[in-house]
Amino acid sequence: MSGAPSPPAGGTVPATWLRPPDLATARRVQVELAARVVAEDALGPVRLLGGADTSLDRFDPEDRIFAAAVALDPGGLAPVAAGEHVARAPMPYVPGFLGFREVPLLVEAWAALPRRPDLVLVDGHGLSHPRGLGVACHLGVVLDVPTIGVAKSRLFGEEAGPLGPEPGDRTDLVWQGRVLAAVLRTRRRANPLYVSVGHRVSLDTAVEWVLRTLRGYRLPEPTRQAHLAANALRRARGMHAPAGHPADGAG
DNA sequence: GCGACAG
DNA sequence: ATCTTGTCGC
Repeated sequence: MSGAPSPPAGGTVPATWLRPPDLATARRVQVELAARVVAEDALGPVRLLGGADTSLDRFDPEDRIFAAAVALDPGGLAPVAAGEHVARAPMPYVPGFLGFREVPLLVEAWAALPRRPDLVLVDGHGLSHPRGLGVACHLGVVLDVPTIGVAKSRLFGEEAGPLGPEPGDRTDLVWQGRVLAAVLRTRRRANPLYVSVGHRVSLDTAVEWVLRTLRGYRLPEPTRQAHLAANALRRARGMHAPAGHPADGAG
């Protein structure tokens, strides 16, 4: 007998979830979507891993964002497919509202994948966000897919204690007694990563997957490959008009 | 008022 | 986010 809206049926979600008219509305949407985040393991066997990231040129007159969603084999971690999407930035970058800038494009890149990953590592925070809706949670709820937030710097909260130097060493990122994320060392002498719950994954499972997909670099393969794909896309479809000089003999 | 502030 | 080759260190 519940009149409450049921979870989105994989595809059509309210327009405001992706394109709110203003920041005040965006903030309300974040609080609303944060209530839909599932911070426990609610995922099946991971037969295909996913990675998501975007790239951009600060001086692009068209203000475009280049998004990439990659699929990797969970075993060898080799990329097996990629989905891409390019479009004008939905809104300017505002700390705390990254989801409204990247998720609309990531959804398109995701749709362009020939196969759908069972778990996605997203470049950016998940629950370690002032309203509990970092880009990883945002994408996870919109797609209703298990996601993990993998950020390279802090946005919200504070380290609970010192961090060891060995890969695998970790400390908690906390806020008012609550654990928001794991500050995880993934490589010696490299700044730590902030691993958090995105959607339908527990924090422990999130950390497990990040450690399990490390290959000697600071970033886990899913996120690293997505980053490379997004950059390649930008350099291919970005840098147009070489602005050659009239005196040049090249056509 | 001041500092902080994912990508 | 991105600009950028070589270079110093583990």
